[in-house]
Amino acid sequence: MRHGKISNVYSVLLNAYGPQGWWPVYSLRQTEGRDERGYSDKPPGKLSPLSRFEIAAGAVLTQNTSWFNVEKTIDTLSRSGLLDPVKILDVPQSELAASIRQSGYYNQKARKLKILAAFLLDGEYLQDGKFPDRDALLGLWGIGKETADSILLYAYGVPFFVVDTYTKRIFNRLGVLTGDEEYDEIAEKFSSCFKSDAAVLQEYHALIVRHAKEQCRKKPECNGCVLRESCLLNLQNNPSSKNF
DNA sequence: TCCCAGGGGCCGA
DNA sequence: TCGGCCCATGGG
Repeated sequence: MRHGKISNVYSVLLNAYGPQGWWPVYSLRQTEGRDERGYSDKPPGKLSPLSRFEIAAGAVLTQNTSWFNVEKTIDTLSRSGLLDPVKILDVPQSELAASIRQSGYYNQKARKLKILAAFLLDGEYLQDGKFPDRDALLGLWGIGKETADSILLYAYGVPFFVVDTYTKRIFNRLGVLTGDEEYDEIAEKFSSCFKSDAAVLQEYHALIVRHAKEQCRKKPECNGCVLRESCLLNLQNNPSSKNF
């Protein structure tokens, strides 16, 4: 049963790294008494509309881009007063593109941010107690499954598991996945394992990112890896495994 | 200089 | 359906 391994890996990673406290929210960094990294200690349902929008925007900005660069962009946006869906709709797209330049793909991402801002404002999805339908998010240009699930999970606390390259890489190497599974199939494996507990799904994805950055890189650093013993990489008998 | 980074859209076979 | 290409900056 794969569920056993999935929950076991969660325990191992949580024990090794501790709670990750995702998602860092810039606006909270400015608040007295808050962790200086801006990690939210509030459940997503209690986030302010602007914090919620910041998470959604961050999910777009980090597409195929390191969070380090995204943070600088969010900082730039905030300083110029653009970390606000109304302002994003007001400003010319070329100007928005220039201000998010550091996070790459700036022309595409400027268009995506405008589309997303309009959608969230029109549906009043930044207000408390209301969150967008997944299919509606997926219908937006520039929002794929990973981005939609990141927004739903971290901005709204809706229990969707976020499947990214890191997830595929780690669990292919562990032999839990083969590399042929569809996105939704992988997401279902994880979310059903934790009875769709949003807090755990948030934590697990964060731990996966941490582990992929520190150990399970594209070129793996197996020394000191807490999953080393259970990893198929050690057995060298997994020729069919796809490399992510 | 080269590789990599928390994807997604589009197009042709 | 699936592979290949495009988008693009910045750090190691």
